[in-house]
Amino acid sequence: MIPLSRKSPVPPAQCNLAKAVDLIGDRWTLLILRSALYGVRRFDDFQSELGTPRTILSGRLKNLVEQGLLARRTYKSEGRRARPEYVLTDKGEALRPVLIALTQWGDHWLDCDGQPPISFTDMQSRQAVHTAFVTDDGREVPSENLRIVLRR
Amino acid sequence: MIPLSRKSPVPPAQCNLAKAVDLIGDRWTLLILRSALYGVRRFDDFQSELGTPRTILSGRLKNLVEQGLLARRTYKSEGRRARPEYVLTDKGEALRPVLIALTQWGDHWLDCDGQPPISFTDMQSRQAVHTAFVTDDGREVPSENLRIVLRR
DNA sequence: GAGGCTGGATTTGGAAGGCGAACCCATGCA
DNA sequence: TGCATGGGTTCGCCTTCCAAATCCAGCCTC
Repeated sequence: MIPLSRKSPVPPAQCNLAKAVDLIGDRWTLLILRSALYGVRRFDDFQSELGTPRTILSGRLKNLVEQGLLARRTYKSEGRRARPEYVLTDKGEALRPVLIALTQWGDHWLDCDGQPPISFTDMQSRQAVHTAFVTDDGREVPSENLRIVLRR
Repeated sequence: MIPLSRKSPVPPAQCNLAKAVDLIGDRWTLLILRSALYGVRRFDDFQSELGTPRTILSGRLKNLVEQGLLARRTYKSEGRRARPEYVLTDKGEALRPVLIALTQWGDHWLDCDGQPPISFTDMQSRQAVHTAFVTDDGREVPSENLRIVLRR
């Protein structure tokens, strides 16, 4: 149980979580990022997979490019016109832990079937992998043992 | 670089990330969960910290209660009326890794100041903590070594 | 060259939700 | 009784979402 506080240690306007939420905290953006994380790049592929209205998709892709999470590149297949594709940048790809953590939260709390539709393993050891808190020397820390530190 | 794919390995409708996004993937809900994570519980505290219009706040709190992420309880101070408070449930609190991962993403990519406003340490060793992928035997796995496994 | 297809982008009008202001009602105290 | 507090609701305006329609450019075929 989290102790009562009348307000957060840092006001939302100064919190990087709140800034991130302003950037990606809408449903379509999150779904687009998810598809991008699994390799989807083309406008019509995003569109057919997600069912996003085209105005929305166009606008969100544009915003994600402006904010540096996606890069817009042109590619061209033989005999076809040049088309854009949208590829995650390092900045965008760095959201992978967030999206996977959210996937695993959903696995646990939203879906009571035995095995989740998508899970993640270590490529080398084949062991299942979960998101966790880790110290710099590699030790896992339970969530309840976390302590908040404020900037001086 | 993520290899091109025309569609995700699992369609969004069957993906627990997409289900989670339907539940919490809006700006106000995420900000409310953030404040709740830091201990805010009362309607007027959420309201004054976040500046949420009261209709929105009331509706979102109600939805989060219905979905089991917050519990609505009544408390009463001496000489005051009974008031509701909204406390994270286990289900809600289990979103902590997601929100902290997003905070740390924001620290790195949205804020160029040296030290983030909020950081996290291990209560015992005082060491800084970050979100990571970990195998069941406790070894950290770099993001690039993750492999996707689909349900049979 | 014309026509058709593909594929991103834009326009349009209605629906839905956000938002600020006002209002409501219940509780407790002076 | 009147006032303050505090959660909730209503209302009208504004913004965004959404589906449908339209536009435009590149490429191929006839």
